[in-house]
Amino acid sequence: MENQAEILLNDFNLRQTNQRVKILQAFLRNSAALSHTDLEEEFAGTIDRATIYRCLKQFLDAGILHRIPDEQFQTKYAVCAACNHGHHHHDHAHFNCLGCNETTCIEQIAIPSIPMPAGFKVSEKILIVQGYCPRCSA
Amino acid sequence: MENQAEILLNDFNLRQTNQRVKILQAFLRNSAALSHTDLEEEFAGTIDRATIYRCLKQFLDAGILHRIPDEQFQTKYAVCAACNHGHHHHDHAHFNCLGCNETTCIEQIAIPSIPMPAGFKVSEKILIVQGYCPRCSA
DNA sequence: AATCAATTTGCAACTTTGTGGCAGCTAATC
DNA sequence: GATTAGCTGCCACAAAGTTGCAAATTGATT
Repeated sequence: MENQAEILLNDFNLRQTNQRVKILQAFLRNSAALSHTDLEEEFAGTIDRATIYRCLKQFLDAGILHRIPDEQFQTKYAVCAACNHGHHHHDHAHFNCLGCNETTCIEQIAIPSIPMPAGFKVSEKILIVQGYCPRCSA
Repeated sequence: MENQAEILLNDFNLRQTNQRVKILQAFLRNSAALSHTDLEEEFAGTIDRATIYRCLKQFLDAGILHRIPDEQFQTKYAVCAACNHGHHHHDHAHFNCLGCNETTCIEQIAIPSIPMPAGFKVSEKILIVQGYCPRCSA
C-alpha cells in the first residue's frame, strides 16, 4: 500500500522520487518544523544539499509546506494538517520554544484580525509566539 | 549642538565613534527598517562590513534597535520611537510591503493577547503583516 | 519490457550572510 | 598630552542558499 508521502506527492502532481518521498516522510513523522540543516543532517551521505533545497522549494510552491522563521530568523518548514488538501489557511500562529528551539504550529489559534491604518492592503499575517513549551518550562 | 544620534549613543553609554554615529543617523532619517545590505551599500568604501555587523549587534544588545524578519526572512533592523528611552515594548506589529519590500513599525497596533494552550510560557510575540502599503496598493 | 522525452539528481563552483582573530587606531579619562 | 580600554579594518572562515551541467530516473508510449 502507498504511504502518506506518496499519496501527497500524487495529490499535488509531483513526481514520485525516492528523495522526495524520504523528505516528505521526515516531515510527516515529525510534529515540529524542520530546517534545511535538520534534513541535511538526517540525510547526510544520502541526499544532496542542493536536492534538499530544490525539493523544499517545490513543496513550498506546491503548497505542501509552509515556511516559518525561528527565533534566529532561520527558515523552518512544516506541513500543517489544515493545508493538506488544497485549501491553505496559513493564518495560524507558530510557537517557538527558546529552550529546545522547536517550532510548532498552533493550529488551534487563529490570528486575531488586525485593525490596520487606512490604505494598507493585508494579504498575510505571520504570528510567532516565543517562550517555553510545556516540556522546557517545567 | 549634538545631533540625535550622538545623544542616543550617550544615553545608552556607548562610545561615540564616527561609524556608529553615521549608522545611527541612517536609521534616524529613515522610517523604514534597514537590512545589513542596505547599510553596506550606503557606506560602501566608508565603513567595513564587519564593523556594520558589530555595530548592529551592539545596538541590539543596548536596546536601541530591534530585529524584524522581512518577507524573505532576511533580518532587518529598526529603531522604534517607543523604545528610545529605556522602556522597550517591542510588542508592536510590523508591516511588510510586498511591493516595495519596505518594513515599517506599526506602533499604533498592539499585538492582541494570544490565548495559548496550558503549559506554554510566552515571552515575546512577533507579528508581521504582509501586503501592500498605501503607496504600492494604489 | 524497451524506448524516449521530460524531470530530477549529484557534483562542483559560486554568492550571500554572518563570525572571529588580530594589529593598529581612536575615544574617553586622567 | 599620555594612557588604555575599546573600536575599526582587514583577512580568513563558516553557514546558508543558488546555479550550470552531465548523468540518472520517472512516467508515458509503444
